Amino acid sequence: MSSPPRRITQAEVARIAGVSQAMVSLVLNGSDSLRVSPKTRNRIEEALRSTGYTVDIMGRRLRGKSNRILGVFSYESVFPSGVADFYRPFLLGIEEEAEAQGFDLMLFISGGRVDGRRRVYEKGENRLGIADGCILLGRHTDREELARLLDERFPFVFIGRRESSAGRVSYVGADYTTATRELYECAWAAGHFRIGLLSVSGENEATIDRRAGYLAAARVHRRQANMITEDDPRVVLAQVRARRLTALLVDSFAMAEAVRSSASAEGIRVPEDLSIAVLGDSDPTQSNAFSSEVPSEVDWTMFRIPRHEMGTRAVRMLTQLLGGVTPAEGTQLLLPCAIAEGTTVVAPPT
Amino acid sequence: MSSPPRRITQAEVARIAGVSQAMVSLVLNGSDSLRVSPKTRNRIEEALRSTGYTVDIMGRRLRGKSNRILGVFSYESVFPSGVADFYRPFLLGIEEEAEAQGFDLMLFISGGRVDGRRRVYEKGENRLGIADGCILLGRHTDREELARLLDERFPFVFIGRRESSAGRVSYVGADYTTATRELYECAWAAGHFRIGLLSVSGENEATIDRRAGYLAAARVHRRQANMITEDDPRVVLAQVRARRLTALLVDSFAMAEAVRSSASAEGIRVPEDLSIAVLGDSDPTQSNAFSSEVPSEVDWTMFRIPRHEMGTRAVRMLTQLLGGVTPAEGTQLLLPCAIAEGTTVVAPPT
DNA sequence: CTGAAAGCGCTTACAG
DNA sequence: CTGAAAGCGCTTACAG
Repeated sequence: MSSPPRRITQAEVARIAGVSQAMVSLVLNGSDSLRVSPKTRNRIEEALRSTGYTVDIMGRRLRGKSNRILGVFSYESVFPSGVADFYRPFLLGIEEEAEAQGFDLMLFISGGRVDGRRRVYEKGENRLGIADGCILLGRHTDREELARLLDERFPFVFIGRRESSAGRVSYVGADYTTATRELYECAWAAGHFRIGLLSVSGENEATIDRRAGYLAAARVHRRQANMITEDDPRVVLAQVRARRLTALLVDSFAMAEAVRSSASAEGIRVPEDLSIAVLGDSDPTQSNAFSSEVPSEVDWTMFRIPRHEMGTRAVRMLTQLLGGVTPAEGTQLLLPCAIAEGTTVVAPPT
Repeated sequence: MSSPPRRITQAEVARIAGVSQAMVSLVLNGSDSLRVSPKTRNRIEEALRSTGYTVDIMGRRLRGKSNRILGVFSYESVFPSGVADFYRPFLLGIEEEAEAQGFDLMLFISGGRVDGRRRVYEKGENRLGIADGCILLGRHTDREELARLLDERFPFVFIGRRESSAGRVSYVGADYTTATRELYECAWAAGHFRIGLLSVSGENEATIDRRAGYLAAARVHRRQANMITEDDPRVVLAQVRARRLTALLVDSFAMAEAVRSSASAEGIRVPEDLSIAVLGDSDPTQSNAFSSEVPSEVDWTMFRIPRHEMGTRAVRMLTQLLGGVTPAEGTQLLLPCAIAEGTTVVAPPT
């Protein structure tokens, strides 16, 4: 069994050409091309050709310190097989911008899982450091890990707003607060006075922001807040009836579908009897993510999360951080969500 | 303007712990753990923790050690936005198996593009070496790059059969030849005697294999070969009429749709007047890739490419290669494609 | 114009 | 048990 033939190095090329290794490097990185005599240059180039030399990027990058690698860490699978394919638009944007900026992408998936979720720190070690910096995403966040990451001053940018008591988190999020307020206004303009908010996700930033938007809008119109946190659509409908709500803002696409189908089973028509607006979904014009999500015959009134742009902006923020530049727009960015005027918010029943 | 965050080196950790840099390395790669005194080890581990040190893979790799990183290189975008989303099932399989084996994934996307395609070698430089080995995929392959890759003896596995004059390529492909033969038999069993093959892709291995399967089946039944290579569906139909074909094997889903709609425009019904079988598509039971591809009302008779499994098997092959193990099943693997008996192949018109 | 040398961060024999 | 040193392949000042 023969040992694998070694890779050609500059030193070997130099030996063949009868020059020093440094001269080979000079010819390869010929910015100061003037300084190599044509004769020597020819000899070296001939040796380069005959050996089929290719630069070993390891040596080059070690010398230059930056690996030009961006990490991507998500608490769930990166290439999801689920119907909702939540991540794809983000990843699309990340890939696009990383490619444009000449970075490779490192997907951290090796860590093993605890409770089905990945972890940054595996037996006390942060694997992310392999990359120059890292984009983090995932609906589930580990507060402790986040704090530790900040402590270590490892450069990272979160996709989605994140707060930590340990310091200032860099993020690119979507402005749920404003968008929720706008949907409230939308319902209000249609004539609704009793507008409820249905939250299904937990106590995370996304839920908090939507709630804040809802409360702000209710305050403006001097209306009482009607917030429901309930998983069972039939119970939701009972609450809707009990509170005599005519419009509902729902923070999940799937829940909106569930409420609608439960309602229809109970003879409540959407939107004639109950208007519903969905608090967020992907922009189908920016990617095909929408088409791969739960197919719906309903043209929902909702706002769109600019996932693709969030990906590109996060990469741009990170590379600026890596370059020692403080981004002009700051390191906490909330992108606006466009309102999609669907058909599920109409005038309330008289 | 803040300076770019410096990365911690072993030397700095050593300084803090008051030991030599080599001791830090020893603690990190603690195989011979016996040789470091508990006291020193503790001091070093404390310094490691407080600095948040992580190894620089370039240094490690330059020194010749593995990083447990698998590269993924594709000639097109990894996270595609196109409707067909061809890659996702592969990537799903790759991610799944890499995670199971404790490897991270390095996506090589930084190279810049020539004619819209990525390149392994960018001005003579091979970036893949950062990874321990690499999975290559992409419908477009560069013959020269493939040869060069073989020359360098860099460990890689192709997804899809690839041949090179420069040596033996490791691959995990789909057995198009057998599957095409089976679809021919399918049409034959339905009563067809004049079965044509419509190829739209170029002169690549996938096309060659399908053609081989078709020719083999025709030979068995002593029928003449009727091969069409044509992009315009109307011209295809003219040929079908001219050759009096009653069944068509089509190597592209999109082309099958196009022929069918052209046919319907000309009053030719599929399958009553013309049976059509599609040579290959994803298995929807293994991923949701199918749902995000061209939506079709037709339940095509076709075979399914086991993309997900191709991904997992490719990773397994590669890690075995990296471990110095010759895979029992060899390094050139063709996976069987399941036939999906749809509704587009029926008895020919009498 | 060219060579010798330093050093990027790391691992691994080799001495003490 | 620990430190000093060599060397992986490369780029870049620095001397000649």
